[in-house]
Amino acid sequence: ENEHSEPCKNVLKTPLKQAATSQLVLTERQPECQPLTTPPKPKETPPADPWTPTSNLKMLISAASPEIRSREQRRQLSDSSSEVPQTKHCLQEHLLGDEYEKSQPSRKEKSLGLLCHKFLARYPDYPSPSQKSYICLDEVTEELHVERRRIYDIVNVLESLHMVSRLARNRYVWHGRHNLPQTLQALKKVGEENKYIQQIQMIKKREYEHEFDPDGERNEEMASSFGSSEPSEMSFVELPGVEFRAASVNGRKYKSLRVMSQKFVMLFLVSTPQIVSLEVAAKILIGEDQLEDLDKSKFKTKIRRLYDIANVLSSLKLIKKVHVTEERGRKPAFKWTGPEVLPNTQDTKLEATSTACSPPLSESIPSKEQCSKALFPSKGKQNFTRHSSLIKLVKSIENDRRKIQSAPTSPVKISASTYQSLPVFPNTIAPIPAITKHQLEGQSKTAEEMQMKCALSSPEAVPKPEPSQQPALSQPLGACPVSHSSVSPVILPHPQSGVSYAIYLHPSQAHTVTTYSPGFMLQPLPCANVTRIKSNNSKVLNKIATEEGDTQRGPDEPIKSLAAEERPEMKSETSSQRCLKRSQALPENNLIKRRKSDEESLDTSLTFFPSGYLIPLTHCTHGNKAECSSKEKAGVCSLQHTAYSSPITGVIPMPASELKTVNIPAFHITPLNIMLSPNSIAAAPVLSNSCLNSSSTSSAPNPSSSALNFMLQHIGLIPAGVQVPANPVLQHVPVSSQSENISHNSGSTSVQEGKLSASKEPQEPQAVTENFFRTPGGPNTEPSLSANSDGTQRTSQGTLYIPQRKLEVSED
DNA sequence: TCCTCCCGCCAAGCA
DNA sequence: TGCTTGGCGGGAGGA
Repeated sequence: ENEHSEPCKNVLKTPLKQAATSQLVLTERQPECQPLTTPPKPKETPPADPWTPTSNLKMLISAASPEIRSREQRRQLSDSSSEVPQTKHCLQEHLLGDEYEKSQPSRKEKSLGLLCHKFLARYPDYPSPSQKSYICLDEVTEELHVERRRIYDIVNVLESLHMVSRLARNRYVWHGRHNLPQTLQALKKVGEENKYIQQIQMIKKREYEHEFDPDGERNEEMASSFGSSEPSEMSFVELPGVEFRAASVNGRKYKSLRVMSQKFVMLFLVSTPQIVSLEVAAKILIGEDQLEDLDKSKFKTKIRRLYDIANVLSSLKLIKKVHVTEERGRKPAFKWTGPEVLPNTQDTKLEATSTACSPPLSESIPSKEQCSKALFPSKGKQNFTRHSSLIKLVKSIENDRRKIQSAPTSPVKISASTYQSLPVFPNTIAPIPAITKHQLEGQSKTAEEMQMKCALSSPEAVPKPEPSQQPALSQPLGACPVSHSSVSPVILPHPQSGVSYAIYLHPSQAHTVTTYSPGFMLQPLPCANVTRIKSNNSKVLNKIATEEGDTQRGPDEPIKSLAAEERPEMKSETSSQRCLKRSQALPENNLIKRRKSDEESLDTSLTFFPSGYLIPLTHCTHGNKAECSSKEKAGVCSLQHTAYSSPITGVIPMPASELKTVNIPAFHITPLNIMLSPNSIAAAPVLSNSCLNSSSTSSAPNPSSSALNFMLQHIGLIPAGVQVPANPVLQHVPVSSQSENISHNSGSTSVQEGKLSASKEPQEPQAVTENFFRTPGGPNTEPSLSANSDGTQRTSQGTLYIPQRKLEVSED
């Protein structure tokens, strides 16, 4: 290492101040690093060879996309900045003593956060799945002029989010944010299982009872409380297909930065509001690690590591620094500003695995068995241990899947427009769910593609043969009072035909009570047993907190995030453009929101109602190699694919009166909802959205418009991605920061944004567009939320910002 | 003075 | 055995 770092050291001490070129530095890019290609050698491959097919394509794309153009411009800047090292060297030779000292970059300029920005700037947020971007640590360290050690810090955190994965020594694959939604969802799930909420609350409570002192008594308390959740050793939450190779070979990695990073993120995801103080985080992490060693030094070390992680997460705009002011003073904390995460949809459950106790998933697509292994590792203490009931669910799901697969029905396609239009006309026309063989088959052109799909388990990661259709899934939803929010699909096995149906029930015809538990597999359940598990409140609040995020970095921040700059410029778009784009876009966070909204809709002892439609659920294809695990296929894959389908096919209109005759038992919604078409999941938010639009708990949908759109799309008079908006004006609501109290025991808590977040910027459309895809495959490949700049309420993609009790947030 | 977190030692473990 | 990885904590810069 010393030998290795020595050259870096020299570079670091070069006289040329990075400060003077901070902007350049920020925009520095791997010269050869064309987002979608594996960079050969920097100097061998000019950044943009106009005569290669790729560059031609890029030119075209660039011409069509301002965002791409700006990226190219930045790249050019970076090219020029690549000469800096040489210059530095020369200067170094001519500077001595103080001069040299002064010329050195300041501490800030060498921060991990800045470095991370530079690192992230090298790669696209959403690389094309077909072309992997590889990361060579040697190149990175050389080009960024940093010690390798620092890169490890960044990579580890990125790996924890599955934004990169280790290929081999010194080599990583860049996934970008494709996996982020799934990862976050999985993390949230695990976080919930680990009962972090309780731990946080307990710690906070204790803080108010007495000052923290790491003595035995306290440890005992901690131990007892933590023990209840069996925190045990660290484990790494993995997504199938995104292997964590390092984990299998290095035990110490289980208490590594990446695991810490995951747990840190979990804390945000389960918290309400999504603000976590370093102190609490450290305590929890230590508590999990070694309760007996809850000493000052360990605490300090943990804090250090958390700062490291936080810097990276901040660069990713997943969190931002704030200060929580309580009775005992101001404490550093971080607020989640990443995408909202809907908890516990089935696919996530199945995707989340822990390599800590199971071998890394093999190269091939994870099978059901693999998932089961991952989910139910033999290892005793395991964070991701699940109840045996889940095993049953797996089997149940498998059975269900078989049923579906045997269904003769032709594929059903649901277009983006389906979701798009739905939010506008909620209660009248239910979204059409579909798990279609056609979709799966049609899109699994190659084994690799399929592998990608299954492996990544990411909507965004879906092979994009039809990138333009990708987006539609996002149908967020918002903090809509659950009471009226949902149209929930119910799976009706149809023995005679062999086809299962999903029914979207209309709230007005409620006759079934359901229970929520993560996931959406529907199982008959006696009403008497129905219980409600979660509170919506927190979810709503979480959403609000999240919405604010993502683009919080202040405009004056020295390091204007490249990512932010690269965001598609939606601000000037017309409503119709937004509308269209929305229909084509699938922002990761929206997916999450959608899921969340779905959950929310289910989260309230909600009721299913006949909606007038029976939707046949068609096959979920098994593709030999391309075959996903049952869960993934049904849950994940279908989720990915259905977004591309046409909304009409396979829908069997049925009068509500007929539906009433259907024997629909109460449904218990259980985790691992393989059976449920992801499309159907998208349905819930739709209604929610409508509610949002109406800005009232009693939504006033526009049935006629809804029907009109439905018909128009159905008969092809309007494109799938377009609709005749009943309420085309997307409004924007300035998010009023976090609402709600920090904790039950901290009535006077306030939050101040810290320096990491620089300044708090007004709610910009950018905040909404941040997650756009930027794949050059076309505009449609970049999911987007419509950027609303006007109103007080934003319903774009079904997302709603509902200002609630305002949490005191101020600049640091 | 305290907060942040850079820096690099050094050990684990891989190739 | 050399190299990669990364845990760890001293201590310095900055607020």
